[in-house]
Amino acid sequence: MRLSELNLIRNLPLFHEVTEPQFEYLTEAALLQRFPARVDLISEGVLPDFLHIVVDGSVELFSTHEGRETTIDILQPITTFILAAVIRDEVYLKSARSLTETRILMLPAERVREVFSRDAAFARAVVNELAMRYRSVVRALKNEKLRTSSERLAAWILKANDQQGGTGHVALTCDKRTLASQLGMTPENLSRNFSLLAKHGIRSNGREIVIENRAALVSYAHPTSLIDG
Amino acid sequence: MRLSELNLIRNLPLFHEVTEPQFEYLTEAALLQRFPARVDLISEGVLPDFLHIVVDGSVELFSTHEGRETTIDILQPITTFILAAVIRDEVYLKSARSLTETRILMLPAERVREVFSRDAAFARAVVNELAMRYRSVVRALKNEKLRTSSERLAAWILKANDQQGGTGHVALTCDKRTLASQLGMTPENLSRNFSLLAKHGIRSNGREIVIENRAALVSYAHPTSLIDG
DNA sequence: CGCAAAATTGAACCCAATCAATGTTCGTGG
DNA sequence: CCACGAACATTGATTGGGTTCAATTTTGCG
Repeated sequence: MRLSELNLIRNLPLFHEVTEPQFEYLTEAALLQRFPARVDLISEGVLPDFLHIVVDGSVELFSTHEGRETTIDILQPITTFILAAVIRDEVYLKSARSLTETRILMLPAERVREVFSRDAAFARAVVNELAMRYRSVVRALKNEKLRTSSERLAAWILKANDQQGGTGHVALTCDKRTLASQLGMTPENLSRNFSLLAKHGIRSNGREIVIENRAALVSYAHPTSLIDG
Repeated sequence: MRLSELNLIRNLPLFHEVTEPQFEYLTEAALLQRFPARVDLISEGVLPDFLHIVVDGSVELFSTHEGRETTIDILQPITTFILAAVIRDEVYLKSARSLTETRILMLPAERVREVFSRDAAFARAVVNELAMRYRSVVRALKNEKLRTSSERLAAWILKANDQQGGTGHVALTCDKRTLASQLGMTPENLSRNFSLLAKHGIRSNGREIVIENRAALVSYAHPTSLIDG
């Protein structure tokens, strides 16, 4: 691994307080791998070999059962995933795939558990990370269950607008079928929801979304920190 | 608090390895409170004052938004709840209410965070607890999103049967509206699902459920450790 | 320019919620 | 001990959000 990348990792909250020898022990056997979009990274039901960290790109956590599939969470850098399975040394409950091209840092699971037992600072950092991830899943769950699909889209537009500078012009960074999957609906439904939001302050054309009436959109989406973070 | 109760707490995985002085510091300001059924215990959006532990009875975690409500998880003893919010000192993302009469142990949040920083064994125990809770929510989410309501009922019957000794006779321990809420459906829908399961090996009458054809029920419910634990 | 993938639009269907009416339990007080 | 009322439970009819299937239309790209 390159030095610049090691420094990047070192500065993550998760590793920042770890003692130098423990950090070296963790990273000397680490892999930093690049994956194209739409590649399976892990599969539910398998015991974890590595702790994964999204360094670049975005990753979808999902589960399947009897031919059905559901998205659990979408991860943006820089986030760990399947930390809970690694710590408890139990099988993954979800699968993961890359949505875009990604770089994933992989730390051997066994070493993570060892350092976790030896280094109190690391243990505390793990708790914080885990607590954060926990809250993120709860938010995702609430978003799914307490909003209709069109409300999720409306809330997503508001959030994307904030992240892109709040100009009222939002550009899609992925294709619409991926967005539909992120928002927990079919592409057909996403299409219908875009036209529906015309009644609530949105004009959209291709991958350009314009917020023409922010107040109307807000009153339809009901954004809240208890869901949207 | 009674000595017997202190010992009970002491033997929880979460506290078992904590040093004696730290344990005393945690528990000397603790409250063990009894609540009747259907009482609000905490409300989302509020900063945590206490870490709560279900000692007795069962507790529902739920969220509301714009007049809607959804169940996130049902807790049985002995489990902590809102641990993530306490550790991060951030507002609750969910509310909690007692489903039955309950006893709740409440530890001052500030002291939990202090001991968490000072006592490595406690920090490690917290991680394990948190990881377990995380996995539990993921399972609940999968159960909701990957199964129809009648499949959830079928899977629940199989699990309840196992817990009650596997005799093929299951007795309801709560009223049906509570069961409906646990399974994420309306009481009307639960009623319909019970009659529907007649086609899949179930005969039920009042609060007596009989599994007449286990194979048929299994092939309908598709139980799996990746959801049912 | 032409083709394949993505996106849209329409129709039918499904699961589950809601509303409404009726039947059943169960605890309580006469 | 029985009668009664209130909560619980069942049943039917309707509605709604969303998916699926199918048919076009648009987009992007070689």
